[in-house]
This record gives sequence, C-alpha cells and structure tokens, in this order.
Amino acid sequence: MENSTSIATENFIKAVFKHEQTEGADTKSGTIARELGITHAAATDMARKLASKNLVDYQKYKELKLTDSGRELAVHVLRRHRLWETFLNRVLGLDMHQVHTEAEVLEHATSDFLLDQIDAYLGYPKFDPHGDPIPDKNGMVDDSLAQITVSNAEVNIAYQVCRLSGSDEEFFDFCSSNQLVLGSTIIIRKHYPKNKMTEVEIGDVKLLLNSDFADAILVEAKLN
Amino acid sequence: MENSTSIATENFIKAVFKHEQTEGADTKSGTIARELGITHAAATDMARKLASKNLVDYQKYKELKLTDSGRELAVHVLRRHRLWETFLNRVLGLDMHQVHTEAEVLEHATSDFLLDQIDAYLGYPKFDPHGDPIPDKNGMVDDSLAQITVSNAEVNIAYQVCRLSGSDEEFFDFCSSNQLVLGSTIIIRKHYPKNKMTEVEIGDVKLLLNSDFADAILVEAKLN
DNA sequence: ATGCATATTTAAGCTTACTTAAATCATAAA
DNA sequence: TTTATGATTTAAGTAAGCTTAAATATGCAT
Repeated sequence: MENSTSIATENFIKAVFKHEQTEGADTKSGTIARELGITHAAATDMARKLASKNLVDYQKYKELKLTDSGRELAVHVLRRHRLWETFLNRVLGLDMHQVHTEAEVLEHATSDFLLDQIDAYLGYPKFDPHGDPIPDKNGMVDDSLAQITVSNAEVNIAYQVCRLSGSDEEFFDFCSSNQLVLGSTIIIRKHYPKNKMTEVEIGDVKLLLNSDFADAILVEAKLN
Repeated sequence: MENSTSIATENFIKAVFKHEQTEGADTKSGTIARELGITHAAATDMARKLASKNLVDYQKYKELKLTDSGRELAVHVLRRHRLWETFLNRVLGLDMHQVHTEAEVLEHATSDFLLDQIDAYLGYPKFDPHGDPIPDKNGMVDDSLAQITVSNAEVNIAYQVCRLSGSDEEFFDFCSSNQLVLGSTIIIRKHYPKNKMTEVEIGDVKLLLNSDFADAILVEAKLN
C-alpha cells in the first residue's frame, strides 16, 4: 500500500479543497491547473491518478470532488500550514506574507511528531495569524470567531475589540484615554511594516500604534 | 541555467562531503550508494549527472571528489541541518536523535531568508547541540573547541568543564560542593532520557544531574 | 603475470510529474 | 438544430531518480 503522499499530491488536494471551500462550484481540472500553474493535461492526469487512490471523485468532464480521505488529507496539510504560520509569526516575528511563503514549503516537510511539538509549544492555538482556524489533530475546526491582533488584522474592515492583553499600566492608561475598551469598533487603516506601525481609527480618533500595542489589542470580525 | 538543487542531489553531495571529511579516502560511488541506501547503478548515474553540473569530479572507476561549488553546496546544506538541530533543541527541547531526524528533512525545505531568521534568533551559534561547528553564511567554520552541555555530551569521554551557566545560587552551591569548577575533568556515564537525568563522574564523585543542571554545565573535549 | 572475486558500469525498464500537440467533448449563440 | 469556440482529454515524449540484470573493469592473491 502506497501511503506516502507526494508534494504534488498534497498541493493538488489542497487546491481542490480550497476551491470547494471558497467558490463551491466549478472545481474542474482546468481551474486547478490554473491555480497550480501546470497545464490542463497535467491536471487531468493527476485527477485520474488521485481518483485511483481514492482521494478524489472524478469522472471525465465532470467536477472534482474530494472523497472523505481526500478531505482528511487536505485538512491535515492545512493544519501543518497554519501551525507553521503561527509558529513563525509568534516565535520568529515573520510577517503575514513571509509566514505564508515559508509555510508553503515547510508544510510538506513536517512529521506528525514535530507538528505535535509545535502545537504544544504554542499552547494548541485555534487560529493562525490570519485569523483562519487551525484544525486540531482530529481535523476538527473551531467555528467561533477568530481573535487576531491589530497588527495582523485586515485593512478597512470593521472589527470589534475583544481583548486587551497588555501587561503594563501605561498600556491600559493609553487604552482608556483613547476609547479603546472591550466592544469598541476599530478599523485598521494602514500597516507600515517597515516601521512596525499600524494606523487605526476608533470613532473619530485616529491612532498610530507601535507594534507592542498593535500586538496587545485583539479584535474579532464584527457581526453585522 | 538549472540552479535548483533537488533533495536527491543535496543528499548525494552531503554524503560525499561527509565521507571526504571522515574517511578521507575510498569515496567511490559504491560507498555513497551504501550510505544512501540506493543501488550502485543509481549512484553511478547520479555521479555522472552531478559531474555534468560541475558539482563533483568524476571519472569511471575513480574516486569521487567534490568541486568547489559542490563543497559550497554541501556546506550550505550542513549549515541548514545544524541550525535546525540547534533551533529544535533550544526552542522545542527535542533530544539529539529527534533533532537529527527532523533536520534531515527540514534542511531541504528552508529558504535562505528563513535560515537567516533562525540564525539571528539563536544569536549566530557556532556549534550545534552535538558540538559540531555550524558554518556561517560564507561557509566559514569555527575550528576552536565546541562547548556543549552535559546533557548533550557523549558518554564515556573525558571532558573539561568550561562554563557554569546557572542562574541561581543553589546551582553554584551545588557545584562548589561537588568539585564542579572550571577546568574539572568530567565523564558522562549515562543519559536517562525518559527521566531527563544524566549520570556523571568527577574524580571519585558520582552525580545524578537533572536536566536543568545538565543543561547549565558546559564542557569541551579535553586536549590530550 | 594470471585468474578470480568484487566493485563498478551499462542497458533496459519503471514511476512520478510534468510538457506539447492533436483530438474530442460541451455548451452557449445563432 | 447546428456550429464554433473554448475547455478537457488523449497521446506521445521528457527528465529525474530510481530498479534489476548483464557486462565489464579492478586489483588482490597466488
């Protein structure tokens, strides 16, 4: 029994999974081909091979669908990806883009053992720095709202302040002087990665936060 | 110009380098084949291919020798390996064997950028947990003696205590009560990895050290 | 110096993951 | 309903990295 999944296989399955999640339809070999930067022919080939390994359901000219074991694999790869992202962000301080690029490679070179160590070291995080949920060992996903730091939040989206995790008095002083309380609506206007500053708006107050503060303010998406 | 080096290539070059360093002679394709667990035929094939890429000097039936760019590649891979070992040991607390297994895979999945980040995070270490020197960015190696922790030291070799890096008073109390001073000769008798204990001998004193203490005592090989 | 055991290489073939080019299918427009 | 346009598949071929089996070279013992 060939149980080893190659990098090409993992990336293909991941692409199908991502497409199923976001678009929900039209997951044809051509779409995946474009996503992976390979020819249609190669994608068709791969689809047939993976169908024979029971990772996807595939019939000529029809849409691709992951089987249960295909989805299991996809979630497993996603877990590796997002744990690496979290680790590289929290430990080495890499930014969102760097974190993604590196995780894209590391996700295929990580044993279950190492992954467990990383998971434990981070305290079994439920969300990665993008705010995307990290599947647990059994592939289960927390469907509650993600809490992410202001430094990692997206620009021009209304968030709600849900945690102030600073340690010193100055930080809390600063917060209460600037309408920064639990429940406040906050909009991130611009990240200045070079200078590690983030520009935000709370009501009519505009603030330029340094990275210590931007890391200490946790927000979640606002329910509308 | 194909400048991408595959995993197979990196491992082959690494094996040649290792053999050149340790045995110094008889680096024939068969030796490398045995090392890598592939057939002689495959090794011969690879030798010819890498010769055409100017990574090894190779003539039929003769010994393999790395070219300058081959050696450069080998040292670069070694650097990735040893930095990962150091990182996994220091940050995640993996033991010698685990560290090696994981680094064997990660070394092929690490960008120069990420490697620099790891290097900086660790404070540009000169030696890995085995005591092996870590080549710097330019491939330069520190040829002074390695300082390793007692917890990582080899069994039944005479070392010399060269640093006591404990932080609390109890530790230094303990040291001075047990002939543990700079310059003392120490022999590691046994590691108990399950219990994180190390049994050592200093003169006629036998000690069972816990991991905190075994990590705080640095030793180097004794010049005879 | 000769022969033989061992090491090394060649030859042929396999799998994975692609490519290009040609053939075929699907479907929306006329 | 027919058609043409674009998507998809098939066919043939390539490169890497292996395998087994056969051929050949090496070098040591005699």
